[in-house]
Amino acid sequence: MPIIQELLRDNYSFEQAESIQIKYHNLITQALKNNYINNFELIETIVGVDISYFKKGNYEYGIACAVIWNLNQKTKIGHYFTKDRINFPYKPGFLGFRECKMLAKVILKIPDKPDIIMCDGHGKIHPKRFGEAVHLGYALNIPSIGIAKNPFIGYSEWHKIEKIKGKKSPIWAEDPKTLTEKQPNELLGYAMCLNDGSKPVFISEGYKTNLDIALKISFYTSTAHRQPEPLYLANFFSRKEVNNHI
DNA sequence: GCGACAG
DNA sequence: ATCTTGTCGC
Repeated sequence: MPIIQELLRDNYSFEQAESIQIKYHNLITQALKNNYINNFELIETIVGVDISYFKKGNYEYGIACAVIWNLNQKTKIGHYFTKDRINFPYKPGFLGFRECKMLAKVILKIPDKPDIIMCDGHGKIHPKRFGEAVHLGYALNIPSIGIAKNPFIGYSEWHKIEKIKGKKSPIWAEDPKTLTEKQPNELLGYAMCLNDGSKPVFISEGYKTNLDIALKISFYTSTAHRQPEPLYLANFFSRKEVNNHI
């Protein structure tokens, strides 16, 4: 499947952006799930992506970093940067339209296509089930997962999680307290602690992945920080690159 | 209607 | 996200 340019433009109105989220979410719902990643053992390389921002004159710019990570060796293989002007304003629910254009650009610099994208933002935990991780994975046709540092929608007892690596709590679309046993609910993701002593992060599936895979990858790429190492490093390098640039 | 709201 | 002073803990 080719790259979907419609998902990589950043000059939509909020109304147009929302209808695109609905359109592609509907397509995901209709899609066959037999080409999803469902075997953790087959994942070799992960790319963690993040953007740091700065202002110059009246304009806002971002520097994106993509960190390539080998899952088995637990090592960084390399990293890439790209710089661009930011056009789309920040608005909760529309982060993908602000960041995916540049994130796609930096990912396409990687010589060997990574098996999975790790995003600093939500995936399915989104009003239209189309958070940045879903958005980016769909645009590039690469499986993806979302790992955010703050909650967005949904109900969970994340504040009760012990700060012990692996401890987790589900995030539901509806408040379980207001539902009876047999009423349906939707599991959006999990809040999980990835390092002893750290606050939890908010993990959800992106594109062509399931929640189980998202949790396993998050767990096994975490070593010394609150976030998985590929995201921690992408944030560290992009921040450093901004500081060097000014 | 009002406030909250990923990065 | 970014800016930014003081403060707490390892």
